[in-house]
Amino acid sequence: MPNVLVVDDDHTVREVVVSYLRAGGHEVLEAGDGESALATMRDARADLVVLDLMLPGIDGLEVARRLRETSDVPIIMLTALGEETDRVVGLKLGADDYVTKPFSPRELVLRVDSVLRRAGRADEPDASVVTDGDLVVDAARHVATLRGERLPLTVREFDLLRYLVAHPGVAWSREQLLREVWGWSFGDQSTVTVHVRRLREKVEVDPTRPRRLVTVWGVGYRWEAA
Amino acid sequence: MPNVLVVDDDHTVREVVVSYLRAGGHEVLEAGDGESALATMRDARADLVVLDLMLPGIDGLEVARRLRETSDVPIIMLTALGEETDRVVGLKLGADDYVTKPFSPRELVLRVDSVLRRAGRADEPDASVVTDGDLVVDAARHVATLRGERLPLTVREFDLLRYLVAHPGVAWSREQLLREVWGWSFGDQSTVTVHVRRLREKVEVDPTRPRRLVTVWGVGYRWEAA
DNA sequence: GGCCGACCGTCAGGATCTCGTAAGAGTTGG
DNA sequence: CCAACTCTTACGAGATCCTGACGGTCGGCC
Repeated sequence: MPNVLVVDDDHTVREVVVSYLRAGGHEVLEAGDGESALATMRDARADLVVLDLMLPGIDGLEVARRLRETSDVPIIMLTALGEETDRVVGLKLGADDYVTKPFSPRELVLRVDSVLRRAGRADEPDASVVTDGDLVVDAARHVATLRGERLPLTVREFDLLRYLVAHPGVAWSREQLLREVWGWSFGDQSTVTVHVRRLREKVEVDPTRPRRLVTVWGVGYRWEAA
Repeated sequence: MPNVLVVDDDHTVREVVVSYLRAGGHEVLEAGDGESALATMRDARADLVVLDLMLPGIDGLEVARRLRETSDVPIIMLTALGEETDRVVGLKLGADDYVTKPFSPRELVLRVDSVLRRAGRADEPDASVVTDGDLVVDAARHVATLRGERLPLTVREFDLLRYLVAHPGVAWSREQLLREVWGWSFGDQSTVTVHVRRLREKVEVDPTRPRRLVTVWGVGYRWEAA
C-alpha cells in the first residue's frame, strides 16, 4: 500500500533495492536522476523517498531541498562511505534517516518500515491490522476473524471488509468503493451490491437484518462500529 | 562470546582482520580456502562468517551456497571493487552485508557487530528449531520429523516447509515464497505450486484435502498451526 | 568416462473456484 | 401507488489451481 520512490542513477542498485522493497510489501516507483524524481513526485506522490546523494544533474541535496518546499515526505538518504560532511548536511536538510553505501538491502527495508511507522501516525489509518470489537482484519496474514473464528473470505470480500472496517461510520457510495477497493474508475455498480451481499452472508449474524454493514439509502453503505 | 570465522586466502588480510576482531571482543576462527571453511563450520560452528569472494578452489559464492544449505549463519561478503555482478549474486544468495576492498578494518568490525545485533534480535521467528504440534523442523541438523518419523524431504522442500512453519497463519504469495525461500527476485511461480504439491504428498495425511499447508485462493499458501 | 537415479523447473490439460453481469423480486420514500 | 433503489439468485466467462509428465542437471557409482 505505501508508495516508495527510489532515486539512484545506478541501475543495479535500483534493481536490488526495488525488489527487496516489493518483497516487503511496498509499492515502488523509480527514478534515475533528480529531474525525473521531482517530476514523479509532482505526478504520483510517494509516501517515502529513498534518495541517493550523488546524482547526475541536480544532486540529491538539491532534490531534497526542493521536495521540502512543497512536501513533508520522509526522506532516507543514501551516502557513500566517507561522505561524512554531506551526511550531516543531509540531515540538516530534513532527511529522516541515512544509510551508507555499501548497505544491506534488508537493513534498508527495515529503515523504510521504521520511518514509515514513525510518519504513519499522522497519515490515514493504514495499519496492517484493523479491528472492530470481536472482528479482526489482519492484512499481513490475510486473515479475518469474527469472535475468534476465521472467516472464509475471498480476496475481494477481504479487501472490501478491510476498507470498510478501517473507516467506521463513513458512508461510501458504490462508485467510491469501486474506485478505492476495486481500483476502477468506472464499472457496473451492481458489482458492489452483490459483493456486499456476499460479505453480509459471512459477517452478519442475521444477513437479512444487517447490523454492521448497513445500507445508507440513496447513498451506499456504511460500517457501524460495534 | 560470539565466534567469527574469517575466510580469505590472503594471509595479510586475515591477520589484520583477525586482530581487529579480537580487539573488538570476538572469538575468531580462520580459514584460507573454501574447503577448510566448510570443514571448520562443520566442526566448530561460527555465529558469523566473513567471506572473501575470490578464493582458490571452491569460490566464495559456492561456499555461501553450501553454508546456506544447512545453516542460517549470517554472512558478510568481501568483494573487490567493480565486482558489481558478484555483489548482486552474493546478496541473492543470502549474504547479510558486503564490504568492498579495500576496506577499513574498523568499518568491518562495525558491520560485524551490526549484523550480529540484527541476527540476535530476529532470533524468534528464525529459531534453529521450529515446531508445530507433532511436526518438528530442525534447521541446524536439517531434519524434519512428523509424529517421530523422519520425513524424506529434499532441500527445497525442507526450506519451504521450514519457512512456512516458522510463520504459521500467514498467507504468502508465490512471489514472496520465491523470494524468501528460493532467493529469486523473478521466476516462474508454478515452481512454487509444484513444490507445494510435492511437500503435501509427504506432510499431509490426505494430500488431496490439505489441512495444514492450505491454499489461499487468489493469494498463495498458508501454514495452519495444528 | 559413462550410466543411473534423485531432484528440480517447466509446461499443458483439466478441474475448481471466483467474479462480474443480468434480470426479476422486493423494499423504500414520496 | 409509483418510481427509484436495493436485494436476491443464477450463470457463464475467466482466473486460478492441481496434477501428471517431461527433459535437464548434478552427484554418486560402476
